[in-house]
Amino acid sequence: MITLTFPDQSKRDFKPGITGAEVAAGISKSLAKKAMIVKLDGEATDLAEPITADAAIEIVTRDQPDALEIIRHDCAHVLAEAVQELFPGTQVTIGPVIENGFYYDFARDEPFSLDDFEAIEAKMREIIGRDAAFTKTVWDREEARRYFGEKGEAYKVELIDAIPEGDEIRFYRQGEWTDLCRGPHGPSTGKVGSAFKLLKLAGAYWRGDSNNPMLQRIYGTAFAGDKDLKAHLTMLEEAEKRDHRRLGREMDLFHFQEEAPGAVFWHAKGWSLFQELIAYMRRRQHEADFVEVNTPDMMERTLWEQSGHWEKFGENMFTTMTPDERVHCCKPMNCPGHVQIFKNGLKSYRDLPLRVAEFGKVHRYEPSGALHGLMRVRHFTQDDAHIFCTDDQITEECISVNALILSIYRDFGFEDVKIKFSDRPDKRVGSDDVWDKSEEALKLACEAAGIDWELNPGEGAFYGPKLEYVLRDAIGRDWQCGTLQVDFNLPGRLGAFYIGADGEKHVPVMLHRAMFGSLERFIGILIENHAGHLPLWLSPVQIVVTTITSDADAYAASVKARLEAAGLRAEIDLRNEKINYKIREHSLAKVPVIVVCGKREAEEGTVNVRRLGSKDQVVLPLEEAVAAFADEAMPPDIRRNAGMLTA
RNA sequence: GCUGCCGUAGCUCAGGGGUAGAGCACUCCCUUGGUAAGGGAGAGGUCGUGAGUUCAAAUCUCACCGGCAGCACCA
Repeated sequence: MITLTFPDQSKRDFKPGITGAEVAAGISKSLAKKAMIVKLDGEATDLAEPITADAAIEIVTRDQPDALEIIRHDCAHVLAEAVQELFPGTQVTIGPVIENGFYYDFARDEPFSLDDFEAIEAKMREIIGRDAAFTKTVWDREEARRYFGEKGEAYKVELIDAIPEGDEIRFYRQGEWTDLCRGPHGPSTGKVGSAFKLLKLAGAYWRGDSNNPMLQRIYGTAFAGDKDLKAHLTMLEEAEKRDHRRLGREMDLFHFQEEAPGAVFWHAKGWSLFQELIAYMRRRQHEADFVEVNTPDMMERTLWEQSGHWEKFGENMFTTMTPDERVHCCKPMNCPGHVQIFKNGLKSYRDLPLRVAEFGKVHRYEPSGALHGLMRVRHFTQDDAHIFCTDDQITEECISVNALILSIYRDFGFEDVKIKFSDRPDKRVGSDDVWDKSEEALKLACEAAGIDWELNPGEGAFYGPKLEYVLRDAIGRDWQCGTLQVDFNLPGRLGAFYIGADGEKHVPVMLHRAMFGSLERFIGILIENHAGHLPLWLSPVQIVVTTITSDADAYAASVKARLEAAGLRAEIDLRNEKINYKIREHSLAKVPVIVVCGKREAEEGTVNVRRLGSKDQVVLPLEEAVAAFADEAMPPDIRRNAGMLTA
């Protein structure tokens, strides 16, 4: 007998070899009907799998969150079968579940078209309607190779060859169709249900390698019920509305144009936001004992050769040919410039740590396909800094940079920050000893700072390991913002040294750090995060003063002047338009506060305040309103410091 | 860079081998209206660029440029 422990901690004995399906059926008919998989000691397993040992058991039903992955995976198999039925000769490759859905990669000479989706979905419904059981079999390697080899499935053969010796080679059959798959799967295709949809079509390299052929990827999603699917599709539509490219236009913040791909034309309002961020960062950096510098936008190629950038990134650098025939490069990084400042004049260990910051505009010839609004541009501004320090100072510096970054994100409303640890890449400078040392140093610092990181293997910079601080956009795409890198390589390559207490020359360690990362990208994320409803302190136009009729023009002008005198960014709208029209227009432009001045307000010395996103009107004495706005518009760091003074 | 799709007025889009359309925005006139579109008139485009096919190209073909969705890349 084996003993199974149920989620309520009750235990029951069963004959070895009993299946999850049988256990479920023994509990109730409805449970057996709803069951998708069974979890044994937390591990998802097919319902048809014989249970041979004691375990904690949980029957996962279709409506449980854990079943979603199974529904989607089943749906991917159904998609693959549908495609092969409709388009003979198409090879199947892989079809995993991803966040919010699944995809399946196909190899076919003819491209699929979005118009094919209707037919594919219809065929999928047909296959789901057949309700064929998913049955698992384990095949011998040769048998498996032969099966797919005869079918002309070259990619599957390659996958089989890649399965490590000793691992089971599992197949799942649904009706007449069979796929190589680790599983688990639900009991039958019918359990996929009707709440699925094919979403998009894209190319994707076989095994994620751009040297390999490109496959055609069909993305889809599936949910337990139609309501969930509909909610998800609505969410996608809503996300589209908060796309920063669209809001940037609607809010008159910036634009792009053909002559300068990947370069931002910042309009007055967008630039106001940009400058507000820089002003904020200057204050934070100053508090943290960084000094601000500025280095040349172009420097001779020789410097970049020395640093190693030319070798690794020369293809992606903007260069110019000047009459003197020296090749200059637009800086793609600020680090070599900062090293030059460090090198200028003899440095002592007493000068360390030296924290050098710059709002440096860097230029990188990014691949055309990478460009994406403000998120990925070819010309962007980093809040870059380099900390020159001794080995002993690394940990402490990393701890305070980490704390500073997280504190800054908190000020902007980002509490949930993913941190990735990227270690040595294949293409790198420096010996393995040095890499061992730098990775160890960064890991130690993470531990000391209590950082919860996720490994990003092989994704470090060519000169050192790094932490990446990742924020998420409106539709769930992750973007790297801040970074912290430990570099034992560049200072030496560029000939930086300081005189130690022992009177000898030593090469400093350089920590690279950016907090916003790219001002452009950070603004894109801010816009999307707030759906354009920026907090008052960041809003380019904080207040629009407007009138009902021209009777109050003079009063409105005096209100605007009063607001400006209080340091607020106010505009006035005296146009001969109905108040409805003006409210609508300024609301669409996402102005956070509309102050209406009519005859009544002019007589009483009050203002009528309407906040973005609300229909409520509040009448306040002018001075009271000014004080409230001025308080609300105070940047969070200044508010904090003011609080410390009074506390 | 790769795969697929797209490029018509400032914006959203319709049209489609016989030399261009709508709504909104814009300009002017009327309207002075208490919180998300008052009315009327007008102006605005060599249909992304360049070649080719054709009696005729915005429409068909090719190349290039740019954009979108992914993939790859991201110092």
